[in-house]
Amino acid sequence: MLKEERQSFIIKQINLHNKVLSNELSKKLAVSEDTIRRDLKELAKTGKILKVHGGAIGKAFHYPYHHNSEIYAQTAKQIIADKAISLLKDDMVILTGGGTTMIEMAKKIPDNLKATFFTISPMVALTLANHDNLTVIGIGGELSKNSNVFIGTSVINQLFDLKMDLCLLGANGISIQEGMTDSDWSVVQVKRAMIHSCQKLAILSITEKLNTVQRMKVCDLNLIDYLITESSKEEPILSPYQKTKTELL
Amino acid sequence: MLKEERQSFIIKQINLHNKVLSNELSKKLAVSEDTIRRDLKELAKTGKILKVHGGAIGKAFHYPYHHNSEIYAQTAKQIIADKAISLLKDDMVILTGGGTTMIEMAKKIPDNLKATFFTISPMVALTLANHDNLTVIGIGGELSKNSNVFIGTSVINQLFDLKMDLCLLGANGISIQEGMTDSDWSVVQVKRAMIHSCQKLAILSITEKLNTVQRMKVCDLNLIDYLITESSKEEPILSPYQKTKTELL
DNA sequence: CTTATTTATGCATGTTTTTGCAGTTTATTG
DNA sequence: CAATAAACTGCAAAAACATGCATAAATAAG
Repeated sequence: MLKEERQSFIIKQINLHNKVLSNELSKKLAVSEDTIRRDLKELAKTGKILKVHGGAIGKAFHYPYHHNSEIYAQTAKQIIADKAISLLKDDMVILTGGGTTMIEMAKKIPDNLKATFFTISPMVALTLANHDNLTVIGIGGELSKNSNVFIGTSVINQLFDLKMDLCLLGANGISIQEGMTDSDWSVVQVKRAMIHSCQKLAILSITEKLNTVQRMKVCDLNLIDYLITESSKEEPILSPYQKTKTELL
Repeated sequence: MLKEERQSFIIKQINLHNKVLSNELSKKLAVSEDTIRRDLKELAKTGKILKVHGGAIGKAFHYPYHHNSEIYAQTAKQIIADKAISLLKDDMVILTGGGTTMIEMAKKIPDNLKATFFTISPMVALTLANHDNLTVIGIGGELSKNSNVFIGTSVINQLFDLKMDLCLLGANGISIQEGMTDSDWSVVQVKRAMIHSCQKLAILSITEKLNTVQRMKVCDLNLIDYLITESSKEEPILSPYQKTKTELL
């Protein structure tokens, strides 16, 4: 068996079960645990998986959401939220994904904005529901345990019939070369469908995630209309993006 | 079991019950209490939980507006939740509505139950997502601001294609004469569709709502297979219902 | 075709991590 | 304050890990 076969098998197992154990893989693939460990190390180095003691887990693994716990990079996400809100106008129809940044934005939406929000995130839906002037529509499907958003063909089919004004998405990886990338296959499928069903696309991402690449491609940079980070346009890290047609906020 | 899995389980338990006990976790996860203590210490160090003598609690516990404290008729709903859970078996496909009682039930579902839940409530969906062995599917639509469940033709259409084992619904009014009644027209439409798409129907209702009638009729009493209240079967208030074909729990 | 070089793998070795246990100290409760 | 439960400390065993090295296969060069 080729090394590449083995490693792609490992990735498949992680996609399927969200984890692998070194000793199990060793038996299943009939190689020594050392070899498995080397495989896992390689895959981890290229960011494909997350190595832990005893095996590995999917990169999409976060600790389950806990409401009042400190949100990572709080202030940055507040700034991003404010910038994103500046894109919202009355009577718009907006589609949003999930993530802590999106929830922060949902909280900060001004009370007088009258708009319609579609969302694949139950948490964002509930947050938006606190605003009297918003119409909130949840797009249902299987709930992803990793990212707490609705995924699957059901979601994609529903999106197919819609054409909205603006898509707000959080990103896991953004780079000039690879565009927007993500680590969870099923989430990528949904994000693609979301992008196709909207006129404009805005990406919300902390600067830290700029110039990082995840395993799966969501879309090219030129599909992104607005790139929203907590940094100001003039920051050197953003200068390569100045040259693209993507507008920086 | 990997350390990361164990810790993720702990967080999920805290999401559900706002606390964990070291000795309980030790039994559930089949590791020593020392190991649990070390886990709690680690999670506490990264600020995810708050370690206390005997276990840990969620960080939200200190805040004045704690969920559990503001639920009306808490203990009654706990009893109802337990009774409802006794109806659930492995491999069942269950459809649920929303409401605080349903969320309490979702929290108390045993960790080893393997089942599929459809729900029109984003909050119930998120709560169920903390159980590793459950598949959770949200049925999307417009989010009702009053009741925080998805409503509308979209929901009804999706339900039309499904045939599930058991429907769990909260009730606003129950009476011998009028059956189940409710006050919100759009919710009534959805409830009717939910009832039609399930083999069996269980109604969760605090005794207080028995013999009350709301403006709009959902269904007759004879459509209800199980009526779940916090009272025992022998209570006089339930005696009229003893004569019907509805089973009392 | 032969030789040299790289690559992949397994094994032996020593190190680190994880876990459970015994003994002691600290905290909680009535 | 006494009884009990939980927490901490140090230690030991097991498992996982890292490293260096030998072997074998694949590849490249002559």
